[in-house]
Amino acid sequence: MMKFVIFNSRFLPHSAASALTCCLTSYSVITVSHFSTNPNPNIPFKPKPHFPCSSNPPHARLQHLLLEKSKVGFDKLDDALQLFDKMLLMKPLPTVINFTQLLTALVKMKHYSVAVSLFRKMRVESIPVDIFTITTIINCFCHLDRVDFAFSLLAGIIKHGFVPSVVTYTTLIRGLISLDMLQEAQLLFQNLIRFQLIQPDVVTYTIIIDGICKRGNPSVAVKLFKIMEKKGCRPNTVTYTTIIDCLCKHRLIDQALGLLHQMTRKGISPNVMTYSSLIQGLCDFNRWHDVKQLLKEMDLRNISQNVFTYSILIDAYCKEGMIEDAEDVIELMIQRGHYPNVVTYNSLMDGYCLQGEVDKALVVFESMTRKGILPNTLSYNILINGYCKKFKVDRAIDLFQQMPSEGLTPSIQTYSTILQGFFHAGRHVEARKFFKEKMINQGVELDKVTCRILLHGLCQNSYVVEALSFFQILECRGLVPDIHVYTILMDGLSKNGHLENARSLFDNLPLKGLRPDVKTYTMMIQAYCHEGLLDEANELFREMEGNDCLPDDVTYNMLIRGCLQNKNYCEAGVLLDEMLGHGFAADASTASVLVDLLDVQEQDHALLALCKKYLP
DNA sequence: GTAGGGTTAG
Repeated sequence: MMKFVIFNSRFLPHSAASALTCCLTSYSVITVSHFSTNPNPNIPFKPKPHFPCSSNPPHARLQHLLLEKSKVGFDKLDDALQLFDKMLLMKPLPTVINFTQLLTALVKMKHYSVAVSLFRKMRVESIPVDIFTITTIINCFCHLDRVDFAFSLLAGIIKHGFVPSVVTYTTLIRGLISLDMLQEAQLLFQNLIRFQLIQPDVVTYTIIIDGICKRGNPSVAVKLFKIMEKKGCRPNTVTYTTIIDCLCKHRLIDQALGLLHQMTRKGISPNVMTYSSLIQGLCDFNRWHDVKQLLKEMDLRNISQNVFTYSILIDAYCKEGMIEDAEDVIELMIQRGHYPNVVTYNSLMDGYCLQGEVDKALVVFESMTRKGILPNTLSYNILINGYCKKFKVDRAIDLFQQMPSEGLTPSIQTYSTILQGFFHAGRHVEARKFFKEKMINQGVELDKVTCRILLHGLCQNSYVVEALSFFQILECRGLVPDIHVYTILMDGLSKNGHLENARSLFDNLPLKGLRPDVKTYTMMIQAYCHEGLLDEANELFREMEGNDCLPDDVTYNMLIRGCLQNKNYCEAGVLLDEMLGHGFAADASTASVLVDLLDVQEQDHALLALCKKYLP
């Protein structure tokens, strides 16, 4: 539980105290007379000093240097630290602006905790700070996920008479949101307005809109977007891009395109990020014509595509098997001075493998290495997967063994792919050997996918006892098997004559905190039908709805075939009607069961009626 | 001349 250290409110202006306390009442409140982030609470904050003479050559040089570094950061952390020490010794002392610029440079370098410790040093040395310095440090605490320290610092400075700005509060709002405390952030936002502490600006609104978007709530985000406009706060490119990206991710691509037109009408220019989000959204729907349209529009507006834009296109084309289009994009990007990287080539290799053309993928791999672009683990995984799918597990193993010499460590996906490859090729003895020698003995950490692959492979090859004992090892190791893993195991048990074990695992699912899903139910129904236990199958089927789990077309077909094979034609008829009522159709294998039954010339009227009704 | 925000890809 995070604790917010709240201040002794009698030191605070009333409105500030109310706003902040309102925001944080749901958290443990500790009232303190000083704040924990201040290493020496008795040091008063000094007022802002007069500017020293900047015509002093060392000071002028310092100002020039810091102006640049605060924008791009230092090349090395040590350079920043050395400069800081030098600044402490300068006479007269550099300005608060110079110190803040140095801290900002550290933020640019993401050295947040270093910035905090330099700030502490400044406090110990009684170097004056201002609200800009403090906001920078509050931002650092937020990036370090220590919003509690950030609030504590805020309380301390208010106590000392500093007035936090809209930037200070906006920083805190972002900090709360990044800790997934959206509600608290919104409460703070509302209270800041209510107590008139700040007038939220476009950044404040955009941060909250982004928080709402990341919670997956585009309609609420759009609502706030409209509210900000109504309150006279004009959205800018970032605000529009945030909303457009969110709409695209939620497949509301036409609404997103509408906003693109709206922003251009209002004279707010979209940029490469805005267009990239939209292009990604359009690619997800294979709207290639619209994609080309947007690319043209970018050219017309002189917005140049970047490596990300090209990667989105290449990946989308490859996934759809449009490899020639992907190759065209690569050619175009090279023409425009952007060079394909390992991500680009991996997309292309994956595209070829999806087409079953692993040899062409290998050509890409080789040309990439010739160009001096180093393959990464994913490059190998793509090729290994390509070969496994083609039953060429030995080629996959060659690549696997080649990885360490390239300085690459196989990932759990690499292992899983090979394991599945062995099983897929019917080489289950080698699969088990690979698992034992290369994975267990080497201490490779397993994930759920590996467990599924192994259990499925073992069960399919009748190693049920081995599967069961592996399953128990998993539980002992504290790896919590999910419902998919259970379903695979229960399926294996029932198909290998251990229906009772499967049933007892199934009955104990609630004890493990697991709920059967459609696949679990369907599998059990199939198992019961196979054993001729139609009553049990039916009972389970009726139980599904009560458990908030609706049968799908597979479930229906499974049970209908069970009824047919057990000569319960009336029940089959009822279920068929019910299934059609739900908009599902009888599948090929149900139809073929009906045909088979007719072939043996069953003289059952109910069956004949069924066939007449459901067979063409 | 100092502080806060939006794809970071497979």
